[in-house]
Order: sequence, then C-alpha cells, then structure tokens
Amino acid sequence: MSRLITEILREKIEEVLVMNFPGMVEEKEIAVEPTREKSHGDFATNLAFILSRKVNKSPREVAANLQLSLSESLQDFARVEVAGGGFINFFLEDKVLFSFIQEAEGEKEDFGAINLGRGKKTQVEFVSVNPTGPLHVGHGKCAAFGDSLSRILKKAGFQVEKEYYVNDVGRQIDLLGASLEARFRQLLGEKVEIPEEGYQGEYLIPIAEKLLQERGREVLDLSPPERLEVFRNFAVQNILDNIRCDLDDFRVHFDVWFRESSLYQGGEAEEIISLLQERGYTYSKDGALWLKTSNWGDDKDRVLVRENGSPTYFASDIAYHWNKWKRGFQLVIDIWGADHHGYIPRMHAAMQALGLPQDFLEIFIVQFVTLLRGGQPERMSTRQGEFVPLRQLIDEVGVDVARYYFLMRDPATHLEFDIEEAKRQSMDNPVYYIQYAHARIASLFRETQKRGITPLPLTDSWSGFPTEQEREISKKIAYFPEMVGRSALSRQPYLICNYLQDLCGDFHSFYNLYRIIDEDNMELTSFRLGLCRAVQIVLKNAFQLLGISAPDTM
RNA sequence: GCGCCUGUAGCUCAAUAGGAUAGAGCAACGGACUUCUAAUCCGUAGGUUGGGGGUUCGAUUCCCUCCAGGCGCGCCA
Repeated sequence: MSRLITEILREKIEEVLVMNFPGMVEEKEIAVEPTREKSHGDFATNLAFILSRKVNKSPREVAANLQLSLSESLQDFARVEVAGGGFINFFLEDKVLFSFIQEAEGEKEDFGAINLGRGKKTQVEFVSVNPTGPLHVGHGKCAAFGDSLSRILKKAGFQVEKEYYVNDVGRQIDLLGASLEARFRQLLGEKVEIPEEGYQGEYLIPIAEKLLQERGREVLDLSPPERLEVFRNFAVQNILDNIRCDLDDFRVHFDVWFRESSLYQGGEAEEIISLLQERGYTYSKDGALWLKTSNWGDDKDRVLVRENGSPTYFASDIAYHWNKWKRGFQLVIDIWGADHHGYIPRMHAAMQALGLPQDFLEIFIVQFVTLLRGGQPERMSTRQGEFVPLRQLIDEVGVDVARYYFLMRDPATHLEFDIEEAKRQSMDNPVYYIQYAHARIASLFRETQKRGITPLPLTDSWSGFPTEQEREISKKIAYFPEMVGRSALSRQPYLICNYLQDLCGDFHSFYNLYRIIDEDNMELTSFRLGLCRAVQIVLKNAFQLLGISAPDTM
C-alpha cells in the first residue's frame, strides 16, 4: 500500500489546528495541492485564507502564526515557508522523495495501490449495447472509459465488478428477429424486403448463413411464434458473441453479462411495480400507471405500465437497479451514451422513490465521437447500417492508439477522431511518446547487462539528488499514488494520461541532458539507474490502468 | 420552447474540488545524433480564457444574462 504525501501533510496540519484553532475549520475546506512554480515549494495549502475569515485577521498574519508549529510538526519531512498573500508552502526533504523511489522499487506492480475505497462494493456497468448489431466506434469510447475507470477504482481500493446489461427483450428484438428472417429467406432466393424499421446492416447475412447451415430451411416450417423465437434467439446469441469477441480484442472483459429477460423470468419487473405502488408514488391516468418522478426533479411523471398492460423499459430498468442494490452493491456507476442523458433525472428520481441512498447511483454520460475521415465527418447509426465498426478502428490504428485516444480526454466532451490522421501521424502520436519512454528505459537495462554492469543498491548509491531533474522526477514518482486517488475520486482516467505526458516529458528531457551509464562513476550511475527503474515501474503500472501495453522495444 | 454538454494560442486540448506569472502537443521558424533508442530534446513566436455583469483576499473555474455549436425532450429501447 502506497503512502500519500498530501495525507501526511494533512495529518500534520490537523494536529496543529487541534492545538491552536480547535473546531474552527473543517478538513475538507483545506486544500493541500502541488504547486505550479518551483519557488513556491512542492506543495501548498490555502489554510491561512480559510482561517483568516474565521479569526478576522489577515491571511498573511495567520500564516505567520502557524509557521512555527507547522515547522516543528513537519520536522524531517518538509520545510515550511509563508509566501504571497498568505500561502503556506511546503518544501519536501530530499530524503522523503528518495524514499518513494525505494518504495516503487520494493512494491513493483503494487506501487500506487491505495486504500481510498476501503473495499467498497462497487459495480461499473457500461457498453450495454443492444444486441442488434456490432459495436461501433462510439461504443469503443464507452468501453475504454468504463474499463479503465474500473481498473483505477480497483487500484484505489474499491472492490469492483464490471457488468454488461443485455437488452434482450422488446420490440427491437422482435424487429431483429424479423430482419434475420428476411435475410434467411433472401438466401433461399425469396424476394423479401427487410422490415422498414428493421436492421439493414449486412452483418446479419453471415448469421443467416450460419443458421441455414445449422438448422436448414425447415426452420421456416415452424409455427410463426416458434419461428420468431428461433430467429430472435439466434440473432441475439450470435451478435452477442461477436460483441464479446470485439471487446476481448479491445482488452475489455466483463465479470457479469446480465440479461433483461431474467428480470421478467424472475418476476422482478412486476415486483418492482408493486413495491413502488406500496410506497405510494404511483397513480393511474389514461389507463396507464405512472411514477411521480417529478417529485424528485424530473420534468414530468413517467409511465411504468402502458395502457396495454405491458411494463415500459423504464420499469424494467428500475427493477434492474433494484436488483443491483439487492446484490449488495454500495456504489453503482452507470456509463451511458449521450443520447440517453434525458433519462438521467427519471432514473435518479426512481432511486429516491425506492428510498436508496443519494450516492448509490452515479451516471456518467459519454459524448459522441465525431469520426473524421479525411476531414469528412461520418455519422454512426446502427439502424441505417452505415457505421464504422470498432473492429475496423482496431484493425486500422491498433488497440493502444484507440484506447489512448478515447481515454486522454474527459468523456463528457466531444471527441474528434480522424482515422486517417491517427494512422498518418502515428509517429508523433501521444501514446508512442509515453511508450517510448518505457522502451528507452528497458533498453538502458539491456545495455547495462550487455556491459556486465551491476548497479549498487539504491541506498548505497544515494547522496542527495545530483541535479534538479532527478529531484523533479522523484517528485512525480512520489505523486503517482496521489494521481490514482484523484483519478478514482473524480472518476477521470484522463488525469492519468496527463500525468504520464508530464512524467515522460521530464524523463525524455533528463535522458537527453545526461548520460545515464557512466562506468567511471558507479555511484551516480547506480542512482540514476535506480531512478529509471522506478520510472519504469510507474509507467508500467499506469499503462496497466489504461489498458495499453508497455513495450520493451519500439 | 425546455433540459444537459461544450466554448481557452491558427488546430487539438491542459490548468489537479476558487489559488500565486493560463500551460503542452501539432502546425511555423532556428538548433542538437561517430557515444545508453532522434518515435527524443533545446530554443523562438503565438492569448481581451466567446461577449457583458456579479460573488471575494483571489475567477478559465461559481452565479446571472446574451451569443455560437452538439445532443436530448415517446405509453421506443
């Protein structure tokens, strides 16, 4: 388990506060963050600004008063200075930073693991694409985000399960079955059209061929309900297999595939409706049953049971989330495509109606990918059959590039992804920039091995940081566990990407500035190799969080 | 019409729960490989943070308003 520098600083600040200003400031009001400017030290706190309001003194004065006790309390850890209008700056002791290099070396793949989540039972549900067609590029963005977020939460001490919700009932599935039947008949030479609202994509043709091969044309002799059932199931199963295969190749693996139909088979869809009725949040109007979602901020109330007696998708979705709750999850994270954002208020309202804790459900919206090809935007719609499959993107640019492009930005923002450009500029692609750092370090160790150099143990090779560059890099290493925490808390994998660009920038500069292997100075060489080793460990661990590979050669 | 997201350098984006002098990459220009991987590095240039108000020690960040773009507003899923 890794230590967090800001945690340590906070503890010390707390101690000083209890002594000097008991009960005056809440801990969450206090910010302890890295500084941007070197002259401001390594970390800084706004403590004095917060306190000044309460004690009616200038921030500068408050800071000056605190300086002495903070200095004493942080002895051997950091030097304390007051600057600006009242900032309190911390200058970490070099040996504290050095200890993190040792820690990385010692913990290896566990370096960066923290206990922020305290084993909280968490579910991340994502992708959950209707099994009516192949995954396209937009789904890839959801997949990369959900998967990476899960990995980060795990690293931060949450107990995480990844789930895919399969919408295998309803009109769309009937249409899918009918579309497959049309393709099937076309194979047999019949002149039939695919239903107007059906699925026109050619991906159903091989599935129809497979069905013909397995079951023969006798399928058509079945009674209409039986026949539809066969086509439906066959289509769903095969499309799901394809989806699973695409996801596998994209390095996304789900723990649970949950079928919507199981909610109906288990009677849970009906159950949830009675439950909501009992709680008194429903009413009948126009022959339908409504849930009073407007009680909790939705624009209007929503239908649970249609006039014709069948439950809506909304009803089964509530049942699904109730099921998650019953499975014991304390935190559920849903990742949805942007076209579902109008659905969020009613879902939160439903959770309230069920009396679930406010923070039980978190919903994240992933904005669409604007896919460009030579500057021309491409629309993605499963129904029209004109889409760019995720498979094609993987084949064209590779998994590492695709995942990284999706992850390097806040998923809530629109992403422009020009396939041609990603291919053409693949040489100065950001993902290669960071992987190159890893490969360079690997190469260093191949070189030392070739020359028969055995570095001294880290402790024996260290006598302070040779230059500012090594200190800066150590600081970034020491900050990695912190990044894991920030990224987990804010549910933002892209913070890891920014961090990596930063760390690798420092490393590449360092590498160009100094010769690392110098056989005439084994002490210095050993320290620098140790530092590189720690960088490599951090890179490898961070890449793992993003699901990209850590190449030894490029 | 209502709701959500977005607006920062020519382009793509940062700015770490309101922090100190708004930073990177690409594109442009000028430099660095007989020595550990030049997929790299160093330097130059580039800004009224969409406009206008407000909140306070401090605003790219929060609030109001206007402008521009994207998405959504079914007893579809």
